[in-house]
Amino acid sequence: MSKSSAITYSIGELAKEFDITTRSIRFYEDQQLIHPTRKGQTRIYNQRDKVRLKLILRGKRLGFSLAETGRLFELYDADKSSATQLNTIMELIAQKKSDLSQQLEDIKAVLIELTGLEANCKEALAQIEK
Amino acid sequence: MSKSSAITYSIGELAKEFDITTRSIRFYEDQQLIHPTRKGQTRIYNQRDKVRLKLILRGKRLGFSLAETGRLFELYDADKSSATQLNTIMELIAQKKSDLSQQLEDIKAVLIELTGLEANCKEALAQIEK
DNA sequence: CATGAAGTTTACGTAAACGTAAACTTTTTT
DNA sequence: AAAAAAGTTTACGTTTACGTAAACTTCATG
Repeated sequence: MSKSSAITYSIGELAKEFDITTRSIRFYEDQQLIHPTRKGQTRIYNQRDKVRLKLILRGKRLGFSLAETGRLFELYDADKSSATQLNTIMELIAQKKSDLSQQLEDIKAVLIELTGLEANCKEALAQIEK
Repeated sequence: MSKSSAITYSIGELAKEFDITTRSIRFYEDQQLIHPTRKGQTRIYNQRDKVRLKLILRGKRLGFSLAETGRLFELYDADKSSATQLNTIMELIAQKKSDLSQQLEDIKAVLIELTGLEANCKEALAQIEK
């Protein structure tokens, strides 16, 4: 059972939806992060491409380079039939998880500091307005 | 009451401690993020400079540009005597907090996905080894 | 049918964050 | 004092992630 006539998107639709330029989308393709099909010259994006775009943008917000995001995609797509392969993958996952946990801590710390600074400002403001 | 003979550091010490190059440290100075004093030609870093370096590196881990980190420093140093100034600062803080909260969510999402993928791999491995 | 909107390729430009190197001075160590 | 280690300035090079532009094709439509 295969799906027929699935939902597709044009480059312009995606650009608008994600608020990025078409140039960016083509660039991601150039970097092998997405692989739209073609209808003649025109690029046709499917659901999978759209999801990947979303992941790319989330990666960007986290400071991932496109290459890094690409490596994550590889992890998802990787051939899971070899035990040594699997172990390699799991090491990479563990490393990424560790990095992200560090980031999580960093963010929490900054949030705390900013909240402190905010309180500080509020106080100063109260003083001025008294 | 002022402190005398405070602890200072050489550029090499800091480079080693933070595992970055001296080039980077000079670059941060060039970008006005730190302001070491001089003893003749040689740069002398104090405790404050060291803390800032740490903050710069944490910012980098969070994907902050140097300019952004610089703006955060300005928030800390800002003149808190003007009410309009204070309000501007608090807006910036609120914006940053909002951005960071988004990042926090992003990270949590990726961590969950990675954990899922990890479980997925473990299962595949178990299958192979049976 | 022409015209405007959307798409395409090709290619050069740019900003950020350093790397690398040259050429020199200062400081420390032997 | 000679050599090694650490520091300095100046300047060009590099990578990443697109921006911008030119010049062209395809498609919808008034």
